[in-house]
Amino acid sequence: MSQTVDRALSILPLLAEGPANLEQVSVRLGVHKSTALRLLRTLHEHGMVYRQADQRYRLGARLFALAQQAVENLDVREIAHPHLVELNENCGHTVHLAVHEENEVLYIDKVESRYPVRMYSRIGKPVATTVAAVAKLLLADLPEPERRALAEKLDYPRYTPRSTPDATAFLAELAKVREQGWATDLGGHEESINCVAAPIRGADGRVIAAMSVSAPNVVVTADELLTLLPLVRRTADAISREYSGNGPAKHPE
Amino acid sequence: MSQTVDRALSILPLLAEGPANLEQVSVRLGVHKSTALRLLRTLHEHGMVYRQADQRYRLGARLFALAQQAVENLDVREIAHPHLVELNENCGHTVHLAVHEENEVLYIDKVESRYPVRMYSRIGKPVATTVAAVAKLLLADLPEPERRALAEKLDYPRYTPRSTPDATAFLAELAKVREQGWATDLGGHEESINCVAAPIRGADGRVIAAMSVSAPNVVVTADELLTLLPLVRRTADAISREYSGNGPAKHPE
DNA sequence: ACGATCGTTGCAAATGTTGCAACACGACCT
DNA sequence: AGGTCGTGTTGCAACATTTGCAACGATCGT
Repeated sequence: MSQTVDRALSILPLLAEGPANLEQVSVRLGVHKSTALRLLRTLHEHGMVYRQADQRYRLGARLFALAQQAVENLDVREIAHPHLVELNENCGHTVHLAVHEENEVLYIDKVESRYPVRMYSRIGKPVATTVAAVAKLLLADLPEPERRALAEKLDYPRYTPRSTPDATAFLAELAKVREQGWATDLGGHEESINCVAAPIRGADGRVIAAMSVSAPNVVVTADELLTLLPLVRRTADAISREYSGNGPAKHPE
Repeated sequence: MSQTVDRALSILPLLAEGPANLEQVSVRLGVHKSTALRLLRTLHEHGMVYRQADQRYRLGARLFALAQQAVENLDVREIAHPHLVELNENCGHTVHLAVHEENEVLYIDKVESRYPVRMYSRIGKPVATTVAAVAKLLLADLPEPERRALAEKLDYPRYTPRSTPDATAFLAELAKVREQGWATDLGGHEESINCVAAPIRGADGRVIAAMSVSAPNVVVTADELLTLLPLVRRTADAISREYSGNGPAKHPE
């Protein structure tokens, strides 16, 4: 849309291949040397390119600084929220978002069910680590030794007959969850409540958060809830993509 | 030099602070909404910015990819990293690696302290040039006229009573550092934080990077930290040797 | 249903960008 | 030295690109 900016930005991937001098840049851009010079000067002033001792240009450190600052300010919650709302509008059930922090798993966002019968939970409150579907996903992604150490440190309360009984069972469950890429909690915490959950991954593929849909079985049976799995996974994937800055282009052309 | 590109690039640091909508961008740029829209579109086409579900803009994936390539070109980092880790394993404190570029000194790598009390710093962020130990080493190696010119252009913020007060004091400190081949920062930036640093040299003997060990004095006193100096210098020398292709033979023949 | 807020589009004016040609500088060769 | 090649740099005039405007649309909340 903007020719000048378009040309300037085209220089960056070109330099990413390796240092280049003015002539080479102008030729590959298809513009006059003087034009390339002025574009490079502007990029230089912004620290996006750097001029090395032999006068050739390479990518500058400011690029690195920007990226670093951006990831620090990234907030999963902010990005995920609209997606959670959309999912809730589609299925009507309670939607949760959780992260792993300091050996606890915490809900950091929630969209309430639109059915009259709701499950109890509170944002900011630690979840039942050994049974919650989101906890399984978050812990399943830990490095093996850490995962094992944590599993052995945990208590395994018998909330219901279907609760995870001990560390061995928990580790087996984590392995399964890690393999299949999603998790459930079928009455492990409250007899009558089921959840399905899917992981949200950062640009490097590591699980940074997990989301779930929960419903009491007076509203839908476990089987019915499971039919929502593809939708939940699609939503989680969309959040992952957006979080890593790879979402579908939304600009009308 | 190029107004259009200049404006477009100014959008990036602005978005690095966090997502912003069209209106906010146009106001902070001081241009009309339609102008900002077109610039953002162009950035968008190049993947430098991304539009999230709520229509606000943030930095895009291409920027991260470029940043990645930019640091890969800084190959000191690759070579140094294992040494930094080893040093951290030996002493437990925060270890930094920094380079000088375009009149700024930037951290390009960091290994976190294993003590609970940590100092704050960020990779990619410019350091406090007038007080940081690594900055002293990098600037001390500049040719005399450049060094003087730079020293006189700098601001000398009084972070603490022990901060470098003015250009004269700074140049004297640089001379000392150049002479002794190592540098310290004893509470010059944060009252309670001390650093010792050593230079990494290329094959021609010029300082190409600097590394430091930092610790708050609630963990170790300045005197105790100074006992680490020989270790820091040995590590820096090892990196220098490896960088200039003189490292310890990895495949003894 | 209405007003408010924010994003989007077409257009005409003019500002900013472009390519040119000439110059500057250094390296290299005869 | 002088000359030539290869590059980077600058001033300028022509004009293409960008700009701000104003009007339109979409969405939201009361």
